[in-house]
Amino acid sequence: MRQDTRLSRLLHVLLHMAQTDAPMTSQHIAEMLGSNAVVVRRIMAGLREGGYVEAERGHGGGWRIIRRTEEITVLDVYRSLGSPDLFAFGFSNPQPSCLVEQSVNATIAESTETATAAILEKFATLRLSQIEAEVQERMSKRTRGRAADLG
Amino acid sequence: MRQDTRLSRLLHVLLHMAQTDAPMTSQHIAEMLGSNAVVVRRIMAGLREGGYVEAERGHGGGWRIIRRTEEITVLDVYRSLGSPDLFAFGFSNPQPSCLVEQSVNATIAESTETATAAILEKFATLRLSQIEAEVQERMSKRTRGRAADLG
DNA sequence: GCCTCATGTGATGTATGAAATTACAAGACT
DNA sequence: AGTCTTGTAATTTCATACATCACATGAGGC
Repeated sequence: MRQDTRLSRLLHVLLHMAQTDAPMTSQHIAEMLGSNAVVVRRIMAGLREGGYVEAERGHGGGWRIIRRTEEITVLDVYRSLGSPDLFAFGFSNPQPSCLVEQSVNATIAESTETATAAILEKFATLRLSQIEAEVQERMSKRTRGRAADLG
Repeated sequence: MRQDTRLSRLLHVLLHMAQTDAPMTSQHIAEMLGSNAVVVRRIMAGLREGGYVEAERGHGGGWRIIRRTEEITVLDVYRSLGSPDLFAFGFSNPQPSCLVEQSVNATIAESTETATAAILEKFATLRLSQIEAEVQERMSKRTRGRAADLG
């Protein structure tokens, strides 16, 4: 099953954007992610609509974060992606006439709904600032005394 | 994101198999699932190796469940599939050198690991017999007094 | 004004993996 | 022997996340 990596990419981008005041171009972000400028623009569109980032065109333009990292949760970022499916498994048939299949679906749905609620609740408590703090921890642990690799 | 429907299919099959003593052919099962006999054999192989079902060849052959539905949990079935990924999202880069990306991955991993543990625990408590009981409920609620559609 | 740099977005191409199909070997009953 | 079944490898199909291409639009710099 191929996985959706947009949440991971978006968080990565936002944290880098929070480290600088200068706008970052889609091209620059794409190189950081090992991705493509057009893909970056597309996944940033949701964040722009959510009011978390701004884009400026022309010379010296690019993307800039316009909220403090304390004000952005992982849930906000997830919702900016359009709240994609969290689970990799689903029903073979969403509207089965077979009663057995209906019960199987109901059983699976109950499990996934419980787990979805739990993980979204977790996402709601996770702020970008907390991830930033963890980056600082990693930096002081692993590269104490020399320039850190933030690429 | 395309979803993995094998768990749903397997549970569906097993419950139908539990309703009869006669062996069910892969072809018959495939028609029930709207699938293909070869696909059925493939997903049943894990259950056979787990000791939950048996296959007999030749005339009158087919698949038969060899454990009581009280003795099979959803977790058993999930494991028979090879414990596939539960989550539809993942890391863009599993071994990043970028410290920011490492922290993002760690944050996401913590959330998914917690949720995975919770849902597997739930699967471990769910027995096929409980789904069977729910089928009975649906039958008495929806088709009281006439033959039920178990196709 | 014109050129360059940037975003915005529709259209198309590529890669991946689940599912479906094809093909054939082997076992079991009639 | 002939038919029905499972067991599997090989191949094709199909959905879709991601990449790329093409071009319009907006914002400096000259």
